[in-house]
Amino acid sequence: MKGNAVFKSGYNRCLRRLAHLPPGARLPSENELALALDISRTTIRAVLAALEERGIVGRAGGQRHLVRVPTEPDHFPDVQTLSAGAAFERRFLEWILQGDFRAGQLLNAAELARQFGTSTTTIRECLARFQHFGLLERRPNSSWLFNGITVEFVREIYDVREMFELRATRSFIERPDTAPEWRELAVIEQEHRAILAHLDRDFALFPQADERLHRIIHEATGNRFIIDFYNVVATLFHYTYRWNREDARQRSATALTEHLDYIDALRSRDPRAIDARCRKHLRTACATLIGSIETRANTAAPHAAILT
Amino acid sequence: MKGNAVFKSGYNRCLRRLAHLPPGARLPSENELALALDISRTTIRAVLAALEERGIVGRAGGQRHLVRVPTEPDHFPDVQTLSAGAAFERRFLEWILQGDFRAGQLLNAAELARQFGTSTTTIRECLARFQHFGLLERRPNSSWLFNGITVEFVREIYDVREMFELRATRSFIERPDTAPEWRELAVIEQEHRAILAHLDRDFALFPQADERLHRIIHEATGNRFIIDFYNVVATLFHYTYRWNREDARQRSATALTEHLDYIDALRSRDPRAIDARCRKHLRTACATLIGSIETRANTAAPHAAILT
DNA sequence: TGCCTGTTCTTTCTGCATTAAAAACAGATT
DNA sequence: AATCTGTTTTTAATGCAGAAAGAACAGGCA
Repeated sequence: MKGNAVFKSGYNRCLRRLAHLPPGARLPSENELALALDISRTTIRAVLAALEERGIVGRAGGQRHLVRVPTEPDHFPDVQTLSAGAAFERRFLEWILQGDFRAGQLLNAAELARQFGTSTTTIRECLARFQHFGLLERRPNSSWLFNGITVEFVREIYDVREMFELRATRSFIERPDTAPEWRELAVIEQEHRAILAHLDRDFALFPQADERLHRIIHEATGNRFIIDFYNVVATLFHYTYRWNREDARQRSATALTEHLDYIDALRSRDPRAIDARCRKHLRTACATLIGSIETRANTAAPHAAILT
Repeated sequence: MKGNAVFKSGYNRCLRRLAHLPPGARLPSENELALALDISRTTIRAVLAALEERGIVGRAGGQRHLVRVPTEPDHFPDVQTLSAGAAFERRFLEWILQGDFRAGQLLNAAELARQFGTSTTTIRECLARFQHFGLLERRPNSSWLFNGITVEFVREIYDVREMFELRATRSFIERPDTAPEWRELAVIEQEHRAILAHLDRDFALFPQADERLHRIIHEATGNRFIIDFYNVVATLFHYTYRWNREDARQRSATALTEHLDYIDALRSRDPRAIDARCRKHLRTACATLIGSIETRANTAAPHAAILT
C-alpha cells in the first residue's frame, strides 16, 4: 500500500507553522494552509483531523483554534516524510557510493528490495533513473550492471561538464548588469570569503557553496539538457565528496580560491580570462576526484560481494 | 502477467534461420541456438517444443531435425514480438508526436493505460524514460506535463548537439587512417552518392543515412553521455521527420550534399573546415525542423484534447 | 458574490502475485 | 573432458488491488 509520506511531511510542516502561534489562536483556513504547504486540501484535512485527535487543535463549529503549542515529540521522524522512492534513492546512493560496491558487479532487484525493505516496483523505477546517471546499465530480463565511478567515467563527465560550463559562462555574461544573477553572484562571493576567513571551522561548508556557484552559472543557459546534466553531476558529487577526507581542508581552500578568481573573471566579462579560470578550476576538481578514486581503490579492500 | 515477447521473437528468428535448411536436416544444438539468438536455453527449449507441436521440427532420440520448411504464416505477428514496454514506447511516441497532442497538455497514466491496453505499471515506467528526453515532466502525485517539441526545445537540443558533434569530430580525426571508422565513413559516403544518383526514387532513405553518419561521429568520442544524448536526438528525429512531407526530396538533397562536404572536411582533418561544414549542416537541419514545427502549428488544427 | 467546509470521485503510489525467462544443477552421451 | 539435454531454482516483467493524495462538486454562511 501507499505510504503516507505527503501526509507526514505536511503534518510536520504544519506543526512548525503552528509553533509560532499563541495558544487559542484561530487557525488559517484549509485553503490557505493547503496553498502554503503546497499539498491538497484533502491532505490538510487529514492533518487537521489528526491534530484534533491528538488534542493539539480544537474546534468550535467550523472554526479551528490552537489548543496547545506543539513540541518536538509531536513530529513524525524525518525518514517517514520521504516517499518510498525518494527514501530508497537516498539510501541506495549512499550505500552504493559510500560502500564497497565495485564497478562490474551485478545488482538484483529482488535482493535490493529485501535489503531496503521496499517493493521491487519501487526499486525498478529508481534503478531506471540511475541508468540516466550512467551509473547503471539495464540488461533486459536480467540483472543490473553497476558501471561504477571509474576514472574513465569521471573523465567522460568532466569532458561534458567543461563544454557545458564554458558555454554557460557565455550566457551568464550576456546578462545585463541589473540581472538578479549578478546580485546572487555577489552573495556567493561573500559566502566564499566568509568560509575562507574561518577555514578551519567552516571548510565543510564548501560543497554547498560550490554547488551554488556552478548551479547559477549552468542555469543561466536556460537549457534543460545542460541543467539536467548539472543535476546529475551535483548528485554524484554530493555522495562522492566524502571519499577522501584527507586534505579536505586544503582542497577546499584551493577550490575556494579558484572560485574567487573565476568570479572575478566573470565580472570582467572577458571570455579568455573566463575560459582560463574555468578550465583551470575544472581540471583541478577532476584531478581531485580521480585522486580520491585511486586512493579508495588502493585502501578499501573489496570485501564487497554482498550481492553476487 | 508477463507477455512472452522473448519467446515469440525467438520463435520467429528461429524460423527464419531454419528456412535456409533443407528438410530433414539436423538442427543445431540448444546451446548453439541459444547463443545465436541471444536468448536463454530455457526459451529455446520452449521454442523447439512449440515447433515440434506444430510439426515443423521432429525428433529421434535426443536429436532434432527439420520436418518441413517453415512459411510466412508460421510466424507470430511482429507486434507481439515486442515487450509490453517497448510496444507502448513505440505507439506512445507515434501517438504523441504524430498526433495532435500539444505542449502544455496534461497526460494521465490511468487514461493512457486504458487507451493503449497495458497496465499503469508499464506506463509509469516508460513515461519516466521520456522525462530524460525532456519531453515530459513528472509532477509528484499528479499527472504528467507534456512539454512538447517547441521551437525553444529544438534550439536547446541543437545547442547541445552542436557542442557535442564538434567535439566528436575532434575524436574522429584523431583515429589513425587504418581505423575501421574511416572505412565505415567511405561506405556511408557511397550510400549518400547512391541516394543522390536516384534521388526521386530513394530520397526516403535519407533518414537512415543521416543517422548512420552522425552516429559514427558521435560514437568516436566513446563518451557515454554524448552517445546517450545522440540516441535521444535520433529517436526524436525518427518520429518528427515526417511532420513536413513537402519538399522532402529537396531537403534530403540539400542535407546529402552538406553531408558530402562534411565528409570531405573530415578526411582533410582540417579543424576549421570541419567546424564550418558541421555548423552549416546543423544550422540547416535545425532551421528545417523549426520550419516544420511552425508549419505544423499553423496548419493542423488543435482538435487534440482526447485527454484532458 | 466569494470564500469556507463537507462530500464524492478520480488518479497516483506502491506492495504483491503470477508468469516468462534466465541461471544453475545434474545426469547422459559422444 | 567436453558438450548435450532434462530438471529445478531464481529473478525479472507486468498486471492488479488497496490506500493515499488530488480534484471537482455542492451546500452554507459572511
